[in-house]
Amino acid sequence: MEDESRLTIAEMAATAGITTDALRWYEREGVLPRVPRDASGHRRYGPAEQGLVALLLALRGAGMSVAGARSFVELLGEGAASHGRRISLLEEGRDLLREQRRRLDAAEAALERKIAHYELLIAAGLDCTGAPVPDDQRARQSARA
Amino acid sequence: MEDESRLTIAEMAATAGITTDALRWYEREGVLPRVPRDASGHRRYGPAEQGLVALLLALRGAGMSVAGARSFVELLGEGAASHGRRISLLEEGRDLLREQRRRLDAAEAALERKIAHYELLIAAGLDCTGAPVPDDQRARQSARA
DNA sequence: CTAGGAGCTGGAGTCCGCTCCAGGGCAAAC
DNA sequence: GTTTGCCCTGGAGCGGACTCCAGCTCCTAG
Repeated sequence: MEDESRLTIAEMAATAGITTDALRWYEREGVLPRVPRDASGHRRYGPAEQGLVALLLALRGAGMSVAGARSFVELLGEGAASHGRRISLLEEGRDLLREQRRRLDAAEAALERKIAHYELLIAAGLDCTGAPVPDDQRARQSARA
Repeated sequence: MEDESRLTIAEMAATAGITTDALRWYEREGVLPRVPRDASGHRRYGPAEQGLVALLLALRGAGMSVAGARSFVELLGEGAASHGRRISLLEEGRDLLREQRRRLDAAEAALERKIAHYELLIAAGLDCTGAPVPDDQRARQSARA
């Protein structure tokens, strides 16, 4: 009765898009709680663990540090009494993401401006200083190779 | 005639919100091009350098690696002939940012779901397994300390 | 004229987040 | 029964991005 939903570490790693070493490391560091083992001591990732791994990767992918992510997981292991604190922490995390998004927007805006700037220069046949580019360089200027 | 717009390294660092060491390091690593110096060999950050520092920090803040940022700055030093390539690279950077934003959105959605989940459990007075929480623990459950 | 403060250079040190073994167990396949 | 393959643990190693420091120069104030 090989339960399909209880993945081996290799399957979990493939699903999550990380290495088995990273999964073991997360566990050693207390970022993931101790993962259940099968009869011969091998890790088995059930639905709960899979959800945790997914949440962890979402947080990491959004720029949260491993230490930050660990705080979440610690709280998640504390039972019903901590639901209130959990929400606080989750909201904190969400605010962090929003902050991150603001920086992303700023960076994107800066890039858009640069792009527009260069497109304008090319269209006008000018270099960065405003001087005209000699005709024989116009082709090279817009080359995208 | 102390030109206000040509900042010392300490002023530049304060403005950018990083350390002087980081600024020198960026330069050593070729992430910023050689910054102009005053008569006694001290760095002076003019408007162009300030813009570069700002762009660099925007890119870094949005998750681009230092190596990635360096490519930009290298191109920016190449003159009019590279405008086309510059645009390609900038667009690549922008795509990277958009990718980053997708991950951010995913993480935020995951968090929102968790928050909603816990709020629901608290409202219903249930623990994670769906079992009711004893009345004498209800207060603790929603405590946010 | 000397004491203090800001900068300079080059190199060593640090922290984070994995990544890579070495040495060994267990189970099915040949 | 041994080879193959997946997994285990614990520890060393590594790349990225700074950070810290020693030893020096230069200017300015007292």
